[in-house]
Amino acid sequence: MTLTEQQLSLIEEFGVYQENNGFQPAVARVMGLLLVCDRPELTFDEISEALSISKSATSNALNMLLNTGHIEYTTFPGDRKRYFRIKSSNWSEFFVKKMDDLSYLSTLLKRVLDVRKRDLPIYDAKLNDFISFLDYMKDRMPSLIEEWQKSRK
Amino acid sequence: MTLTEQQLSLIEEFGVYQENNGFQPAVARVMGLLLVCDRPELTFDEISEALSISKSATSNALNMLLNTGHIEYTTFPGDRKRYFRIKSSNWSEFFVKKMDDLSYLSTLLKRVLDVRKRDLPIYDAKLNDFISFLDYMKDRMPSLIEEWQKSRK
DNA sequence: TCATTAGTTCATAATTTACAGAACCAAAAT
DNA sequence: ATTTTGGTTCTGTAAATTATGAACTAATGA
Repeated sequence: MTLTEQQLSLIEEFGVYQENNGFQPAVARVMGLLLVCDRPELTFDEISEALSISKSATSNALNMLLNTGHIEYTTFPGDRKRYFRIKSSNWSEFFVKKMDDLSYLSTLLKRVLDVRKRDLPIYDAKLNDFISFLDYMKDRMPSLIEEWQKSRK
Repeated sequence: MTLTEQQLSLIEEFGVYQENNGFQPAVARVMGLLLVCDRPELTFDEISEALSISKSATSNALNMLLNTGHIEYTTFPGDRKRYFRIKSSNWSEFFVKKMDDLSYLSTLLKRVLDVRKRDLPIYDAKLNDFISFLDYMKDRMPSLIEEWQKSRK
């Protein structure tokens, strides 16, 4: 498990990106490693070593990622080790989650409009616009995905 | 500046939402307050009082939000106070930023493909799919926004 | 049966964050 | 001239986060 300079710095960059998405540093690095390394699957010890993190940090990170469905593992007969890899189906889930987030925001903002009482309707106009936009995006998303699939064939 | 129970709990809920978007708790609450309160603009002291946060926390939060372009203020002749409000243009910027994020992710993942060398091309297929999808979304976004605008008229 | 492997769990240390409180400052009011 | 207003900046710290290392465990192997 040797990594080039490029790979190491890409792991860091991806790590920081995922920290901004709310992952713990070590967890984000493990994702980065599994994404960037040449081999599609790595063992517990390889991960721990490659990132120079303790066994407990490795254990914590892997279980975190297993629980949230970001990684999975396979085993091989006569080999007690688990081989961890990024769950590739998760890419589409990533996008679905972003859309769910927008959907939640939309309902939140609708409740804001219900609760606050501004004296002039003009104060609500922009917010109404944005809500309408969010809802439009949400509605159009399935057909967009469909279009993309067609465009690939 | 009195707030109903509903308003207070909605400020909290919006606050938690924005904490998940990487804002500090107090900063997120200030956004929530300016969004949810009946009056479209509030002063420094009103914000500090309504949220029961110190002057320093208020100052920090307001400057944070001013710098990131999330709020703005007006003043009135003969009144030294500043009146802070949510920058309404920022709703569209919010969405643009989400798209920029996807765009950054796409380039990051392309670099991953450049850097890692997996022995079988099948290992790159899913990632290529996702990149293609992200790029498709980015490309379609302007026309989607246009369509939405037409649909409103 | 004893040692090794592949991890997990726990206590705790190190770092980071987020805020309060007090001192401070410049402009305006008295 | 000095007091008040509308903040800002600095220092300390409580709390939360994140990681470590050591002790532990359950399964396998010798």
